[in-house]
Amino acid sequence: MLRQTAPGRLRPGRASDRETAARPDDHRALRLWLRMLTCTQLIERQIRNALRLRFGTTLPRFDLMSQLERHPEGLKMNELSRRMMVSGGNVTGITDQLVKEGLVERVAQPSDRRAFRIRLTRAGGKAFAEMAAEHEIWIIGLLSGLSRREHQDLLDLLAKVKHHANAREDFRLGDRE
Amino acid sequence: MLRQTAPGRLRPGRASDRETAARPDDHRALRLWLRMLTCTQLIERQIRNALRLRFGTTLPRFDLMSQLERHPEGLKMNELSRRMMVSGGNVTGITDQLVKEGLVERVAQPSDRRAFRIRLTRAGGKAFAEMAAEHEIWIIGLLSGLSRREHQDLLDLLAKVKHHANAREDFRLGDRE
DNA sequence: CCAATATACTTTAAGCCTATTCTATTTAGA
DNA sequence: TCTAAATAGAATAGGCTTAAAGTATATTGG
Repeated sequence: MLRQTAPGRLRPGRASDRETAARPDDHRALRLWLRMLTCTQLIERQIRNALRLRFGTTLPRFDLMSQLERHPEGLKMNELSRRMMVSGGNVTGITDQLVKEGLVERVAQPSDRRAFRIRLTRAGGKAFAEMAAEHEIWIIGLLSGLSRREHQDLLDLLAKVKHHANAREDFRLGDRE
Repeated sequence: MLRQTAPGRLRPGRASDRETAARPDDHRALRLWLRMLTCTQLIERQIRNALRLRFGTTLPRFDLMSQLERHPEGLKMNELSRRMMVSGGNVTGITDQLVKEGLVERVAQPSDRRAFRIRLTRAGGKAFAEMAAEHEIWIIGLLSGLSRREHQDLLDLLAKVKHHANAREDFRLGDRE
C-alpha cells in the first residue's frame, strides 16, 4: 500500500495556510500574529504526532512530567496549573491519567490537608528521561533552520513580546462592563 | 464584591511559567521553543477571553469566519480545513454551530454533489466586520511592545522557522516503523 | 461498462481545556 | 473564639480537536 495521507489525517496546507491568506492591507501586527500562530502550530503538531507515534503519549502528559522532572521534591496542583498555563481542573484530569499509568503519584501533605505534592514515580522518571532525549532532538531539528545568531535574536524579540503581553494582561482588553 | 480572580479562573504565571523553568544547560533550541510556545499561548488566551467576553464567541469560530471573509465566493470544507490547519471533522463541527447561529451557510454545488461551498450570510458578514475591527486593535495592542523595525525582524525570523519546519514535515520525525 | 480507487464530507470515541460550581480546609479579623 | 473570606482541589457541562471509520459521489483504468 502506498504511503498516503489517511482520509481524516491532518496534513495541513503548505500552499495556503491561515497566514498566507493575509492581505496586503492587513496591519503588520496582524500579519505578525498570524505568522507566530502558524509557526507554533506547525511545530506543536509535529511534536504531538511524534509523541503519539513513538511513545503513545500526549503533549500535555509530557509537559506535566517535564515540570515534575525539574522539581524532584514534587509540585502542588496549583503550581502545576500555573507553570503549565492551564486550568486547575485540567491538571486534575491529566494527573489522574498519569497516576493510573503509574508514572506520577500524589503525596499527602501533613502541613496542609487540602493539598498534596505530585511527584514522578521511579517508572515515571525513567520513562520521561527516554522521551525527553528524543524530544530535544526533534526540537533541535525543527529549529535548525536558524543560525546561532538568529536563535538569539529570535529569543530576544520574543522576550519583548512576552513581557509586553504579560504586562497587558491586567487591562482585560475585551472586558468593559 | 472585589474584582478578584475566580477560584478556578485561569490566570497563569507571571512569576514562573513553563518557560521560566528552563535550566541553564537546556539546549538553546529547547529554550527558544518554550518561549515561542509561551508567547503564543499568552496572546491566544487573551484573544479567546476577549472574544468570549465581548462577543460571546470562540477563536475557532472567529477563525473560520475570517477565512470566509477573505473569500466571498465561499470555500469548500477541505479548503477551510487546510487553511485553518485543523482536521476535516473539526471543520464540520464548527460549521454546524455557525450554521445554527445563522452566520454561515452551506451552498450546494451542482458540479460535485459531494461538496458544497461555505459562505458568510449577510448577518455573518456584518457580525464578523464588527469583531474583526476590535480584534485587530487587540492584536496591535498586544504586539505594541515592538518597534516597526523589530516587527519586521521578527516576521523575517519566523518566516525562516516556518519554511524550515514545513520542509521537515515529510520526514515524519517520530515515525520509524 | 464496471470495478477499484480516490475524494468530500460526516460520525464516533476519546482526550484536552475552560468556566463554573462544589467540598474541605485554612487563614484572618472582629 | 467564631465567623467570613480565601485557598486547594475535584466535579460538571460544554466546546474544541484528533484519528479512525463510515457514507456518498466522482474518477480512472481495464
